[in-house]
Amino acid sequence: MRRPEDRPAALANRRGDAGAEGQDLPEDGGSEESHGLEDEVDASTPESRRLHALLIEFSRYRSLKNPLAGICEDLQLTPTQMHALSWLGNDGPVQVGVLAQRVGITRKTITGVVDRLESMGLVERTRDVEDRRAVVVRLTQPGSNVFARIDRGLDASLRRVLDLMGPEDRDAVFGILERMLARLTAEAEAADDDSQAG
Amino acid sequence: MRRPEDRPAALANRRGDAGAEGQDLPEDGGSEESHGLEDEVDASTPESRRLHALLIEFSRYRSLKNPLAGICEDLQLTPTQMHALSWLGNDGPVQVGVLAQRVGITRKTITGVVDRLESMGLVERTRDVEDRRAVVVRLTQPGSNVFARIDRGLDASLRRVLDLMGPEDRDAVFGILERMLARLTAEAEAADDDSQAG
DNA sequence: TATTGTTATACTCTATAACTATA
DNA sequence: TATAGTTATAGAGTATAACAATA
Repeated sequence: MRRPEDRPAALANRRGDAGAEGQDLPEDGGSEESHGLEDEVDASTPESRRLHALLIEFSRYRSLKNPLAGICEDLQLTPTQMHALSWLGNDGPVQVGVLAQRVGITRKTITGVVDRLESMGLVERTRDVEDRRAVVVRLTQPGSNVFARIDRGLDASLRRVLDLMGPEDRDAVFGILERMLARLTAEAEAADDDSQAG
Repeated sequence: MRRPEDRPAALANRRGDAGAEGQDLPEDGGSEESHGLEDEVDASTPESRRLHALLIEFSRYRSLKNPLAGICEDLQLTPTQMHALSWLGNDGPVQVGVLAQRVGITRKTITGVVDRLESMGLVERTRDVEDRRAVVVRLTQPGSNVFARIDRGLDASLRRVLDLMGPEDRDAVFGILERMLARLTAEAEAADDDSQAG
């Protein structure tokens, strides 16, 4: 294992959870190992195929994804920029590297993204007082305003989805999502304990 | 209102048609009108906020989206290229412009994407015999093989999601998705009738 | 005249490699 | 020596504008 810091780093910030994040960003090498694609190639199940088919049908409806694209256009931002602003809005100031992990791009890439957001006046950089190698990014006031618009736009998209469900289905969905999240959290904690203990 | 067709268009198409599609792409102008963001800005509901919060929690778990990125890396393809190959595999040969709509990019952009896929030998272009202005793209045999790998990779991702649910929740989800799809289809047909009748 | 696709241009995203500063 | 971030370079994605061929 080449990057002993990534697991702790991802865990250290924000809230305790988010355990298994980021260690698979193609940061420094490590792209030769297979991702296990071959192993599970034939493990398709009737249910996965059914879900797959359903999702393909959904994706034919542009009206469902347009709202997001509409926000981009309205605000004259790229998807990556919106993504970065969203995380800054949700998590508050973070180190540049952490933001990169959240958005799912490398640290080299995030530099340019933050550069442009900074030149638009939406974010600002400051040195981390505790670790002077690190740079902390945060939303400016204009950035916060833009974040609020993004957030409202996302909310509007979600309402579109919820409107496709009856009240009972909506309740059911919340229950299901919460149980899934609980399982994910449990998995992450188990993996965490595992890596600490063994 | 510069684009009288955008509302119906977004709903009207989908599937065999391809004729009515894509008018909502920012193809020829029309980026000044608001996307209705302002109108629904304050319409946030407790449920949409709850869903929003849940989805943010989910998105903190990189392990859920990684499989997709892993496929990209394994196959040395960009997300857009994978997206295009997916649609070609699912829908068969289509006009270049239709593919652009499926992927969600403009016709100017799809040209370069198809160029690169063609130079990789994954797709081929032929003139449309019925409309000689148009160009039809289709998967080559190597392209079909790559599509099969993409498809299996996606299936693996879906299995990961399904594994987070108990059997009952899984059944419930299928029912909910099918009802949502039915409602979407009904909306689309209603809008279609509407645009034809009045 | 309108539509399909391409070309030319410019900017953003993205990764890799090399570098600086700090730990 | 390792880590955080930037710079330089190169390739891909993306939109806009101008253009060609066809309808």
